[in-house]
Amino acid sequence: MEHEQGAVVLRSLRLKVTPRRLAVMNCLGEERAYLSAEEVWHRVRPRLGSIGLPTVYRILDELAGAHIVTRIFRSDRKQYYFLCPNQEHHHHFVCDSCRHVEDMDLCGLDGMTREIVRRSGGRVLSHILQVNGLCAECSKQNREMP
Amino acid sequence: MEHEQGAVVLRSLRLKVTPRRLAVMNCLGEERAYLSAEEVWHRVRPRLGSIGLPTVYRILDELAGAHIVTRIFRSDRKQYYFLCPNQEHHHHFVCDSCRHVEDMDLCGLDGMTREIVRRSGGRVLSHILQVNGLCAECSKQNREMP
DNA sequence: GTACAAATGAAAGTTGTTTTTGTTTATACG
DNA sequence: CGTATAAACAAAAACAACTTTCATTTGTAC
Ligand SMILES: [Zn+2]
Ligand SMILES: [Zn+2]
Ligand SMILES: [Zn+2]
Ligand SMILES: [Zn+2]
Repeated sequence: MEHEQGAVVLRSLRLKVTPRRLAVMNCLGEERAYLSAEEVWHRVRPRLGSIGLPTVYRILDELAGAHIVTRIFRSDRKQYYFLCPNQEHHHHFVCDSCRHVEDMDLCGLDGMTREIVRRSGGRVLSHILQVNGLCAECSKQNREMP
Repeated sequence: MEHEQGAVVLRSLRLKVTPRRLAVMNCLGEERAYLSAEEVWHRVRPRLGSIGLPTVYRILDELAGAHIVTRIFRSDRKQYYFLCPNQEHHHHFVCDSCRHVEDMDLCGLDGMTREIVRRSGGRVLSHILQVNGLCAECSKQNREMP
């Protein structure tokens, strides 16, 4: 994610264009894998001179709330973040070993949503869908979970 | 979940049949909604005289690991648990307002899994799927999130 | 440039969960 | 039944991932 591109995104969210926000977006944008807040912190610190960890948490939260970054679920109940260039509604295939994230273009839940509404009469507001496994490379190397 | 039924489940998991494990299973089995560890703790305490919160966590973890209880995802980073009598592979429709959980009989991810494997060459090991919204009753009452 | 709301850092606080350690209890076996 | 043994448990403290607070700095609109 380029500087000007990040600035456009931030302005569209009515957020001020600050060096920290741009740095966090660039950091995630350079990765094809997910990162924790602390990992983002370590990576952006050198570029900025200094940045507080609470600021990183705040920025990631803003970006996740605006669906610019996606939260990745893991069993260690830490929060992980992934910036996906694809802005269409879709979900992710996540490698348990190397953290690589791939898009699954299909959502496939519209049918299920309709079925729920038809059968139970409730209202569907959101859904969580994430597929876990080993990416092609890790699968070959038969690596185990980190 | 009856006492003997719980005992059978525990024995099949090679776990000792203890009053605390039975109480936790009964507690969740009586609910059609999800509970937090602390909520389970409050509910089983009177029946047992006393039980430590770490014990509740340990038992819930054992049961979740054995797929006897399901973890429910929420945006507060607390863990919630639901004991589902349905032992087939399936997923849940969860009410954001009253915590009611309903089964969705279809998984519908086999096709997507095959597509991932075909396109990326990786290996799929698990998936997370949860639909959130308002159940029929809460939808009528137009309740908001708790 | 100036005003002002928004953003940030540093430190302290919160809280859900886990670890540790010593004691109790379920279960198998004689 | 009694006993041995490993598993389960309580209590307390520890842990770690976040969050809050509040004083200071910095974008942004005019
Ligand atoms: Zn991988
Ligand atoms: Zn979807
Ligand atoms: Zn409901
Ligand atoms: Zn499934």
